[in-house]
Amino acid sequence: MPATIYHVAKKAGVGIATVSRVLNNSANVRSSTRERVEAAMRALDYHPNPIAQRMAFGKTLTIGVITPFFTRPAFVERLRGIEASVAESEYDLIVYNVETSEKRDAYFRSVPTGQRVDGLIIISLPPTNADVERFLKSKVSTVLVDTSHSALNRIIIDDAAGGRMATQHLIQLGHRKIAYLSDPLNDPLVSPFRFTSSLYRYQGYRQALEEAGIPFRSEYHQAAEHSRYQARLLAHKLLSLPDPPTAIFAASDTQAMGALEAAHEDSLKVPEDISIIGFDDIEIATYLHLTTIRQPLYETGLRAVELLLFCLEHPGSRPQEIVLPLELVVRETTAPPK
Amino acid sequence: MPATIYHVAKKAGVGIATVSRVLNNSANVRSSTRERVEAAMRALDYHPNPIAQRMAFGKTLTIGVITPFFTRPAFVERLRGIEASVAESEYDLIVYNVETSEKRDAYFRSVPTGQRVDGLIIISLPPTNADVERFLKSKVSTVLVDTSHSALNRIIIDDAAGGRMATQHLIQLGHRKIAYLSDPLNDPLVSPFRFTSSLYRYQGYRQALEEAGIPFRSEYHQAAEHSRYQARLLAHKLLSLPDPPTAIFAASDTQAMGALEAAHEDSLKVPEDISIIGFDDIEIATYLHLTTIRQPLYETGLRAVELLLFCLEHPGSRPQEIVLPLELVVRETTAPPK
DNA sequence: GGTTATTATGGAAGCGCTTCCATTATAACA
DNA sequence: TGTTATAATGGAAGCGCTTCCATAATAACC
Repeated sequence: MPATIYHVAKKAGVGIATVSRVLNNSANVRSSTRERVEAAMRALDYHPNPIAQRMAFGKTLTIGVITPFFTRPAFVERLRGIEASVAESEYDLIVYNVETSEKRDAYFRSVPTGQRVDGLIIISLPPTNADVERFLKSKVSTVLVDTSHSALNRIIIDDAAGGRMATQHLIQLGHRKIAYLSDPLNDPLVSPFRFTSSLYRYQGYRQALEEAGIPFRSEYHQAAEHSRYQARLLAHKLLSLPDPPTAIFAASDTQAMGALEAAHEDSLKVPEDISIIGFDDIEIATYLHLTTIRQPLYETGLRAVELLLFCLEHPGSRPQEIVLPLELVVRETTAPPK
Repeated sequence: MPATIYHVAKKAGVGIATVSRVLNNSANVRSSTRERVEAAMRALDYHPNPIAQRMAFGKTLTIGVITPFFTRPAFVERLRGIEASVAESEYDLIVYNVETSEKRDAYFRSVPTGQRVDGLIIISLPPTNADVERFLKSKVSTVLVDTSHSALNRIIIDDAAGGRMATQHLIQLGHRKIAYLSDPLNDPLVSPFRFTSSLYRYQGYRQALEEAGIPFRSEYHQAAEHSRYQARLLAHKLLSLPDPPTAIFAASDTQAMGALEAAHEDSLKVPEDISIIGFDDIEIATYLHLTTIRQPLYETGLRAVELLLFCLEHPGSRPQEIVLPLELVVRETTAPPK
């Protein structure tokens, strides 16, 4: 049986209230008694029972994260940041992994009302208005990451600007035949998760083309389920077009990897024969010398926790939007067309 | 304010004990009153407070996982299995990510005594005897995954057998010049995490060579920090040996990927010029057509939770060892030597 | 040194549940 | 129908803490 506050109080010859005071180092404890209590704690190897503390505080001291596919590099990287930041705090972290939209809906319903978390971070999963209403009605603070809603806190990037940035880079290199390779653009049938980033990146792509006076060619936009394998197939399709593009903007580094492979298989040299740019700057991008748009994934996690902890301490504060910067990282997969 | 058991009791016109009975569906509740209580719960949108339940039960209803680098595919895949299995249960899951040996030691000390988990899963991090003693003294049940100690439950694979299996496959194809590419073999200075699998796989490799009467050549064993990049460098080194190997057994699929790249860079065809076999069968191995030794990573996670839940229900049961099967998966990166 | 302001301390209630124990309602039996 | 066995129910204690409130000890002041 672990020692309780009563054992400590008895050993130190004080009341339990005093022990509690040194635990929460509140004022008005004579330093001599504080030391006596601390000695007793050490002697008994006392650790306060977190459950009892939560019970008395009326808080769970726990933060939940709802994230899709924690196998994908970008999600895992954000999670790393979140975990690191939560570990520094007094909070525990519970991870809810979502692999189906049913699971998402179940968590969206049960987690806020379940009284098991004080705060919630949601990654990349846009809540509906009904969801948001429920979040607000429950007392849990919420921070969205990589998705947005005006009534909730959110850490985002400007995906449209990123798409524009990537496309402009290719245009500046002299490309005019630029393809966009992505996952399906927000078709709720094919994409039950309603991910939005590929759509906004697409809009940035379109905008950059328009600004440069380059007409959009629909055959240059190919989309399929998000995976390296599907991306490879799409890239093959693009490269075997009668008038193939000279550059491919992939909506994620994972998809850019598929494109790189397709190019190799078609005996095209990158970047001499075909330029390829990705998005995210996941770990492996450095290694592949992939030109990409860097978003600060790890830092996003840190910032999300920081904002959430702030909200926990200042309930009722207005929802904030934090937009993190993007950066073009030029490596070795983009060059002027021949 | 969320409704409490008192509100439900009052609304249903019963005592709180009765409400508690229907919550924990214990016997001896007349079905008519049960229905009345359930109706009241629904009307009040009542959800029992998990903290209070834990307090009363004297259990945390929480499982912890201590895992290194949850970015690496093999760890993430095991975690997925763990998360899926815990989500089915009444338990919450807390993830402790370890990126330094100090962090590991801190968690090994604090988690079992912190009264915040009932059970603990530890992935790939061998505890010292002192650690184990502390685990046993605390009341938390422990399950090791991918690491072993005779006093603790463990889900493992036979790494030596796996190493032998991989090497025998190459021998059977006719190879005699077989290299082993790994991370450092358990040198505590270079490898503060004391990972053991590469060492045992090495022993299996040595044994297979010996059984086939092939002398071991020390220049055929190259080791460096676990990464695709380092593995690529090591492979280059092997391939530029005066008498280079005709086959490389990489201690993990990640390292095998590095070897594949080195081969391509040296204009060697795989498997015609050089055979490469990996270990783990992570997701991407299928995609790369990599021959490998498959270990059931996801299932390992499921089994770990299953065993842990069993221990939680049967405290004092003797530590079990579960050895999961390995399987040679022949794809397209191994072939007879020229 | 006596009085009042201030600081230190202990007792007890309360957080929302489970469960033991005593009590009351129902069923079984003669 | 009267009696005992059994099922159903409510009250209250207790889980380990925090914190309010009252009291005791010390400091400050004239």
